[in-house]
Amino acid sequence: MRRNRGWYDSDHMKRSESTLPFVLAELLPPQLHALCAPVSFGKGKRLFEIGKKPAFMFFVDHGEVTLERLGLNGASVILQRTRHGFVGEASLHSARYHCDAMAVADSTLARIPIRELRSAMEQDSVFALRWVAMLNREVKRLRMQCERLNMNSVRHRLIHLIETEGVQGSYPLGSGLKSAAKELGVTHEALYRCVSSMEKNGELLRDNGKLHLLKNPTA
Amino acid sequence: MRRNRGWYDSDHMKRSESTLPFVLAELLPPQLHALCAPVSFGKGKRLFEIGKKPAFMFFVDHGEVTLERLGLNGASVILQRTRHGFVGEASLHSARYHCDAMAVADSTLARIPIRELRSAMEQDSVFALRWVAMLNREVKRLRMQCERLNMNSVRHRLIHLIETEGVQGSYPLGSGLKSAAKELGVTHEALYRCVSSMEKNGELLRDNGKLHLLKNPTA
DNA sequence: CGTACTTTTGAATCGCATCAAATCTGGTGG
DNA sequence: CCACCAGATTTGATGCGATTCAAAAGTACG
Repeated sequence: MRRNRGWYDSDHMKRSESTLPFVLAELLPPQLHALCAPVSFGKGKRLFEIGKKPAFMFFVDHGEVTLERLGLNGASVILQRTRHGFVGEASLHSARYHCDAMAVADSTLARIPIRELRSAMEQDSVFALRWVAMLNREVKRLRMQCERLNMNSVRHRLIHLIETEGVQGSYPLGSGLKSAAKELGVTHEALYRCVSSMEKNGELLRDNGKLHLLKNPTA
Repeated sequence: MRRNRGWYDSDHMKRSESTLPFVLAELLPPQLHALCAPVSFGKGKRLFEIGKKPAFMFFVDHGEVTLERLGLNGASVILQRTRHGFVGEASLHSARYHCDAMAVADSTLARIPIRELRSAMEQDSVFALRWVAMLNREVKRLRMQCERLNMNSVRHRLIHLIETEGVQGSYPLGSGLKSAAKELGVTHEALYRCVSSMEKNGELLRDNGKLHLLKNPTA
């Protein structure tokens, strides 16, 4: 089953040229769709370079991209790490890229032209508001993640994750506990142990790729 | 030289009525300034309530506000915690508040009417773009904070903080190390110990309320 | 001078990271 | 179909670093 291919797409319409990620197809006005090229970067390749004039921003579909900058003593400082979502949004408003973007795993992305995106936003206020809505969701998600990362036990982080990102106390594990561990900022070993101990306690149930948080009668 | 007071504001215009926080005055179009009331909430007071129709969003100037929601077993889940910045931005696009907002310390805020903000954004695309720019900065800042919170030693977090939020390796401590410890998500004891050990190592210098990261020749 | 708060140091404890290794899994090719 | 491999999963042992609790010293303010 191939999930949502976007508004303008459906099985009876062929769209040979580009397979825009769903979120993006839903967000961007149609005249921009054709201008967004699907691109791939091998591990270690650079998407853009600090100091250069911004021409594109990117949307990571699969893979992993980091934004980094050189620190004071030459070591690179990682500003962010994205496995799915926008990269280089800040370049929308600046004359230069302020950091390097690099694929740290083989990645497939959509490449979005900044100039056209910007002018679309200036002329189409409905689109601009939709963009603001998307940013608000992102901000909300990130704030919840910060709140979660401030917790200093795996158990509390996991519960918070399921409560906030899950639906009705049920959270789907994308590709195993290992990736969930990364999202929680803990080692996979710690997460395995935490899950199994919570299962023993009857707090949690693991069921075909989903984590179910059980109501605790002693709450 | 006091930098940009905002496009619509200048020294010859007096603004007796309200002292909008700088960021806000710079961001909002002038016709909205008068509509933003400065408000105070004592510790424990609610700014808004889940389920109600959104009328206002807020900008925290001083104090601390949390957004929370009831979890599955009745305990409240904290979604975010803001000591300075916007609260309830999400309500810009939703028919109901999705969480409760509460002042957890005596707080002073600006109260911004959502309807007027929204229509300003629809009609003034320059303002909308400025709002997008503000959100982009927020997203960037939050992503850096997540990156930082993923580090599992106080030392690395502190270095990252100074490198990313500081200027030229120098980071101003707002009100003591204690508040910095909160931002880093560690106890103040741990931060004190970390700072003093880094000072002994010659990595760090503490100077009238600022932390200076020293270039390490052995990098 | 006393009160409240921050800063600082100390000691004990606990949870997670780390390193290691065994088991299980799906997929590939002989 | 089976042998084999790469990756995910799971369990174990150890050590370190942060939390926690405690207390002393410094500092601002009325």
